[in-house]
Amino acid sequence: MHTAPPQPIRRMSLHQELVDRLQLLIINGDLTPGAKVPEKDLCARFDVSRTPMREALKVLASDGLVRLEPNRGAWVTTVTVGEVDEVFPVLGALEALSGELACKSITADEIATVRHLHEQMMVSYETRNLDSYFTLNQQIHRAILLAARNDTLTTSCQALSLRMQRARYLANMTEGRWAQAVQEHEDILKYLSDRDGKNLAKTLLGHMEAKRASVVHWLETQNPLPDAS
Amino acid sequence: MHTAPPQPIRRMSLHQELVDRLQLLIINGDLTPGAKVPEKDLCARFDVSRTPMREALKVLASDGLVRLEPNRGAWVTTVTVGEVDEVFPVLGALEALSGELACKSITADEIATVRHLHEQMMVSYETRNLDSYFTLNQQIHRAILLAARNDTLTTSCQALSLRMQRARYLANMTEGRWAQAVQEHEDILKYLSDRDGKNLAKTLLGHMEAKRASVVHWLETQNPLPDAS
DNA sequence: AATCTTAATTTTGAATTCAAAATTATGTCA
DNA sequence: TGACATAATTTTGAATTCAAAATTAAGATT
Repeated sequence: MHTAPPQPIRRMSLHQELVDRLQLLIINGDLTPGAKVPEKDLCARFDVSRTPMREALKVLASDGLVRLEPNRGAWVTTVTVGEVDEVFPVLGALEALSGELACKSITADEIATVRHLHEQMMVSYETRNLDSYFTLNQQIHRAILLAARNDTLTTSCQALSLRMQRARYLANMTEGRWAQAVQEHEDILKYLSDRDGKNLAKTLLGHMEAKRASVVHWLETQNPLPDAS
Repeated sequence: MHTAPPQPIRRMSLHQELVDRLQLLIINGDLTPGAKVPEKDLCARFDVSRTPMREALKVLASDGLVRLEPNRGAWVTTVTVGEVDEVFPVLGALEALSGELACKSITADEIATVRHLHEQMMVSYETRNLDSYFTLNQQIHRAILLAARNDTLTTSCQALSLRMQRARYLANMTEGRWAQAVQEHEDILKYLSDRDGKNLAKTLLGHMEAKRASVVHWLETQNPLPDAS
C-alpha cells in the first residue's frame, strides 16, 4: 500500500466532503472494486479521524458503492452483470422521463448549450478520443437532466449512474456500437431541439438499453463467470 | 472441507437498526416534520451513544428524510408541494417500469396473491376503513414491485415512497378520488392478470399522477402557503 | 422595560479511547 | 512437514472525551 502525503480538507462538513472524495476514488478506480476499503490509510490520507470516515462509509453503503460486513469492514462493490441488467432499465425509465420533462422546460439557450456539447462530442468521435467523448456524453445527459427541473430525478439518476461508473471499462465500445451511439445522439439532439418529448423519451430509453447490452457484453468477455459481489 | 451454511439471520449493526427505527418514527409522525431531531433524547430512548445515532442521521439525510444544518443539528424534513410535484412523476415512471417487468416474470401464484390483496382492499373500501385500505394498497404495489425481480428498482421506489409517507394525510382522499382510485386498481388487477405490460404501465402512471394531484390538493387546503423545507 | 453585551450552558463535530471480534503469528505434536 | 491449538496483534464498533459553535441566561445601560 502506498503512503500518499496527507492532504487536509476543509469544508462545511467533513463527512460530506469525504463522501464526495470517496465517490471519486471509487469511480476513478483508485479504490479497486472488490477490494477492502483501507479505512486506516484513507484516514491518514485525508488527515481525519475514523469517526467522519465511518460516517461517510455508511452513506456510501446505502448508495450501494461499498458493502459493509459486520465486524469485517467495508468493501468496494463490484459491477456485476446482474447489477447492470438491473440498473440500466431503471436508468432508462428515469432518463426517458428526464427527456419528456426537459422538452417542456428547456430554454433556447440550454438547447444551444447541448448542441455545442454535441458538436464537441462529434469532434471527439472523429478523432476517436474516447475519454473526452465519454466526458462530453455525460455532460449532455446531465444538461438534459437539469433542464427537466426535477432535483429528485437528478439525484436518483446520478446515484445510479455513479454505481455504473465503477466499471472503468463502461465507456469501452466496439467501433460498431460507437457509431450506433453517435447516431442515437443525433436523434437525441434533434428531438430535443424539436421539443418532441415522446420521441426523445423513446430514444433515450433505447439508448440506455443498447448501452446495457454493450456493457453486459463487455463484462462477459472480460469475466466469463460473473458472480454476485 | 465444507463450511457451515451462511447464517441468514445476522445481528444488524446498531446504525442500521437505528436507520430503520428512525424511519418508522418519521413516517409514523412520532418525529414531527419540521421539528428538530432530539438527538440526545433519542440516544437515551434507544440506549445508544451519539456515534451510531449520528451515523444513522447521516444516512437518513442522504435519503432526504432529515436535513442536516452545520453546527445546528438535524431537522425532520417536511413534505412540500414542490417535493410532491417532483417525487410522484419519478415514482410514476418507476412504478410503470415495475408493471411492465412484473408482467414478464410474475407467477400465477403471485397473481393470485395480488388478487387476494385486492379483494381484501375492496372490503376495506366498502366499509370505508381507510387505514386497512391504505395498508393493503401498499402491499399490492409492493407485490407488483417484487414480481418485477429488480432489487434496484425496489430500493429506489421504496426510498421515494418513504419520503412521501411522512405526510400522514397522504392517504386522505375525497370520496370521489377514492372511488376513482378503486377503479384504477380494478384496471391494475385486470392488466396484471392479462400480463398486459403496456397497459399496466400506463395505468400505474396515471394512478400516480392522480395521486399526486390528490395529495397536492390536500396539502394546499391544509396549508395555503406552502414553502420550501 | 427594552435593547445590547457579555458570561454560562448546552449542543455539535470530530478525535480519542476501550472492549470485543477478527486476523495474524507462534508454538505444539503427530 | 502440515494440521491444529493458542497467544499476540490488528481492526472494528461504539462509548467517551474535548474543543468549537450555538444557544440561553444574566447583567448593564439607557
